[in-house]
Amino acid sequence: MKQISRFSHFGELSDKDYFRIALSVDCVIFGFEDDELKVLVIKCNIKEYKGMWSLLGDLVRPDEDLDSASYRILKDRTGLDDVYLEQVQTFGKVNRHPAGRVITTAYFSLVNIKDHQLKLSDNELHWHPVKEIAEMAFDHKNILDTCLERLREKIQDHPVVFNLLPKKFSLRELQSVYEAVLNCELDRRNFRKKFFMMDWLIDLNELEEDVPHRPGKLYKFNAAKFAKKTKKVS
Amino acid sequence: MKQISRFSHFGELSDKDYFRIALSVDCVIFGFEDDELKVLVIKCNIKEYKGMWSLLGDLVRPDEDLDSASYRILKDRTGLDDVYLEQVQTFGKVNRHPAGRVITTAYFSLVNIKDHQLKLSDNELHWHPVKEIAEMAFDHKNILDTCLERLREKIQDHPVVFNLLPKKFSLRELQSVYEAVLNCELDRRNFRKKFFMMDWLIDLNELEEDVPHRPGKLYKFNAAKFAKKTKKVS
DNA sequence: GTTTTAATGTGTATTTTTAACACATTATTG
DNA sequence: CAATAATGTGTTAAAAATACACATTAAAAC
Repeated sequence: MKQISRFSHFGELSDKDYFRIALSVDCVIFGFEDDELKVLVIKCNIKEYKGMWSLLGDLVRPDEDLDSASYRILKDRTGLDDVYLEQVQTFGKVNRHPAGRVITTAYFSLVNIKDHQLKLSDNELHWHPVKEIAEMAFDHKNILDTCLERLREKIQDHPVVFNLLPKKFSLRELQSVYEAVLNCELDRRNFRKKFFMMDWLIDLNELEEDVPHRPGKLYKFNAAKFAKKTKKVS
Repeated sequence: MKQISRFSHFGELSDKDYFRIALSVDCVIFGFEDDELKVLVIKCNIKEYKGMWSLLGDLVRPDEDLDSASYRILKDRTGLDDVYLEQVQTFGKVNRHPAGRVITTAYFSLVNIKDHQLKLSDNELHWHPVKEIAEMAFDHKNILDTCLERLREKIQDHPVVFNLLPKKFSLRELQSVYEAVLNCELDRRNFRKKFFMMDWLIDLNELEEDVPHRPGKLYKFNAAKFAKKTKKVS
């Protein structure tokens, strides 16, 4: 690797000093189950936070893009490809990690829990209700809160919650997701009206099955309406 | 610094490899002058981008918070303290910097150009109209675009543009800022109505001076209405 | 099989917000 | 003192968001 001393405007520090910072990625992987918003967490095995929940993360490799690192973590941990992933913010307090200077970039992701099988016992991986998480290892609770806030803003204008649902879903399920994420109750009639107006849904002319009540109609996400915009942001 | 090998889940890389990434901060410093939105740029002196404009940035020191690094850059470059600063995004493509693996976190800042004197000749620092910037060194045009987009969203709901103006300003000046940032024309009556409704302004009962037309009333930002929320995000 | 239950499915009226639009007023300039 | 070029103001129309009640359907209970 080339030297980059041209960076150091002040001269007190050598390049070696600047390369004593490590960069990691942490993924807030949201899922939806039992009418609750959940997040994938793992038992922390660092002594300072032993036994506490932490987010899924890893160091960024020198030869991989930042975005790629988050995809890698997601793929390795959930086996899922092609999931929704969005960068949220970078957390860089000096003492945020007991093992040294580690700056982390947070991503949030939306997956359908049913789409994959976790090796739960192996890794102490666990889908935890977001509402019930009071504290986490490191600054991960802060990261989680920030990502949840971003998610709440995001779903107001952008068709992303479909990633939390199976391909076919009822309007009730869709509304449940919104209520779980926003942590509030919504009016069913206005909710339905809004979604039909937005033209985000395609009526499948099928009905729910195995529900203990009148089955609702099934819909799928109108993906064709949203050409995949590939951001070249990072 | 302690070892952090516990991070490496995969074992192919040693800690030394992970510490071959450097982290920098780049500031998109916006200003407002001559009815135009401007950005503070500096002539690039790296051979690959010689002579092109670049943003103001520097490597993050091992012992400084990420946010502090951006404040430091701003202070060093503009002499300004206590300015508006917001983290936007981190850019981490492997080859974004010719000198090596440098990941950068972008901040945008809003300053009142008149509040400080730049040593323009010294540093080849320059306030450049945002609209006229077609290309920049590195991925800085991309960073600028991303920050401008964020700024546009931000000003819709949050009282931040006051940072671009002097303490006392007329409604016309305020509207000009919005028009410059959003790159569109706004209806004067609706604009005024909206601002009076929002209760963001305090009427100073003073008039503009030295304007070649009927002077407008002067206002100041209703700072008391917005308790300083100190985010603990990074 | 009839009743009960618990959900789905639908329309209208009200309020709020946003957008469109025109003329009188005032200080400066010539 | 007239012309100019800006400031300052109110109403109307359209659109969006909100509040709200009853009929329908399939399963479950009896």
